[in-house]
Amino acid sequence: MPDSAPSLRARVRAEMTEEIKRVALRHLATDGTALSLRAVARDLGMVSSALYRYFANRDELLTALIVDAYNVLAEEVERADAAVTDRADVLGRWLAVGHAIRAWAVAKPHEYALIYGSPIPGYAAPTTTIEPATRPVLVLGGILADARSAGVLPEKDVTLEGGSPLGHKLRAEIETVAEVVGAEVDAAAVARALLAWTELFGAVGFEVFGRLNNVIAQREEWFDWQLRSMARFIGLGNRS
Amino acid sequence: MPDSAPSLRARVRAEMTEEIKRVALRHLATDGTALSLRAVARDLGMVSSALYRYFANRDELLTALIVDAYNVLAEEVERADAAVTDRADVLGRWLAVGHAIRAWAVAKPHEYALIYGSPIPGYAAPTTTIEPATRPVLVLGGILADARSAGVLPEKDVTLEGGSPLGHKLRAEIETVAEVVGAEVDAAAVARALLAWTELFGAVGFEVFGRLNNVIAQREEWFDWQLRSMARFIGLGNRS
DNA sequence: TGTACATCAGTGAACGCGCGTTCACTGATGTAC
DNA sequence: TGTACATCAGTGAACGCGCGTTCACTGATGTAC
Repeated sequence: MPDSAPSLRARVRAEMTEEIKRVALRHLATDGTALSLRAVARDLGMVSSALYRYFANRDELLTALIVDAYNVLAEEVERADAAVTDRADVLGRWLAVGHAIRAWAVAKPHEYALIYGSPIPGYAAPTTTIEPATRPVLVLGGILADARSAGVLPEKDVTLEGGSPLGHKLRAEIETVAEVVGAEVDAAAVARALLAWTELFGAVGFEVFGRLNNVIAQREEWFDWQLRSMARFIGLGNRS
Repeated sequence: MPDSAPSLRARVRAEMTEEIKRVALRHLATDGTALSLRAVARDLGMVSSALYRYFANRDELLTALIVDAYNVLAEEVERADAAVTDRADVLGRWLAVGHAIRAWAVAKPHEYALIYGSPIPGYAAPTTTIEPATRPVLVLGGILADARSAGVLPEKDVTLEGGSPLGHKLRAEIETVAEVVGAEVDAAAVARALLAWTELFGAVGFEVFGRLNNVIAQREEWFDWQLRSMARFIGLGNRS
């Protein structure tokens, strides 16, 4: 029997693990992060102790959900970026990425809250969550780098530097971000991109957490307007 | 006995109500929104049923905490704005307001999470929370209005309108916001201010919810840079 | 191909704990005359 | 100023429920020879 054919047991185990996470995700919607193992087990028609064959404890299940959520989001984002065939169309890529993030968050508000909402009381995310959490930002880094090599970004930052320069410690931190993200771009450009990224998640958070209720109903359009404004701010303008 | 001297009973009741909220707030830090009435009562040296003399149920206590949090934040914001003696210094006022919000959020992260974080599962905020929640935005409206009358804001919005116009439905919604907020300013200017506001809370959320951990340590400076960038975006530039 | 042993998914009972809310009660404070 | 009655804060027991985790177990699947 070749390695590529896992045993029945292994296959069933993998399926069961997925099934547990699926059900747990459903419970997230009603219970929030006060997720109950017993309730999940009940829904699965199992006894609660059976779950311990799959996850050492409640926190480990939560971690699995968090890692999955980050990875699903990352895949959506990467797919949206990759779908823009004209790679030099950095504005189009930024818009595609932004709308993909929003669409995912609106469709799965509880998963959004799980990873971008209030910290879970009594839960400390293990370091395994860092890598998947970084993936979406890497996509932004790629867009920035391509914008720079396409000559879209302003070469030297005159506008903003003039207004508010970055202190040298802060500048160093932002340069580190640039390195991690793989964008060979000056600190000011990265700072602007980080601000745009912050705004993007600010906008998504406002919508998903209900702060737009009874204020703005044209949500996709409002989001799009914000994305375009931030694109201009970053320097990803249309090369008309 | 004049009306201005409430009975002993009334005074004690008011103090006790405050005391309960204070203790509940402390519990918010450890338990999050899974706040336990029994635990609060225990801390107060009372029996849990005694709390029902003060709050009809758990949700009502939560509502009281939420309303208080909004009001405290609103007072900080209003005070920060009022402290800028040169009322025409709209940039200074924007910076003061922004830093006040951040300082409050960083000092009381759990209160911040309570009102700007993930929705509480199974809890629906009553309409009484709307008014206090609006107060901080009103301050921004005042700054905008003063900026317009001081001639700081660009009169007609050429820059952004050119890039991305607002659809008429969205424009109408934003004009409604302008009315509520009391700023007689064109829709595009209000849209920019709303975006800046969104960014402000995006930035505060990123910091309070830990997304800046291991990325940026110079937090106040980074926040200040973002505030200044957004001020320029709104049109609250220095009238150097 | 068949047997002996090891692995491991799921069971069911139990431990020790916590929760929100109701209810009849006691005793102190407040009020009307 | 004193008495009679009403208000109401806090008690303690109870209801009915839920939770995470451990543990000895059964029985099916997998593995080595």
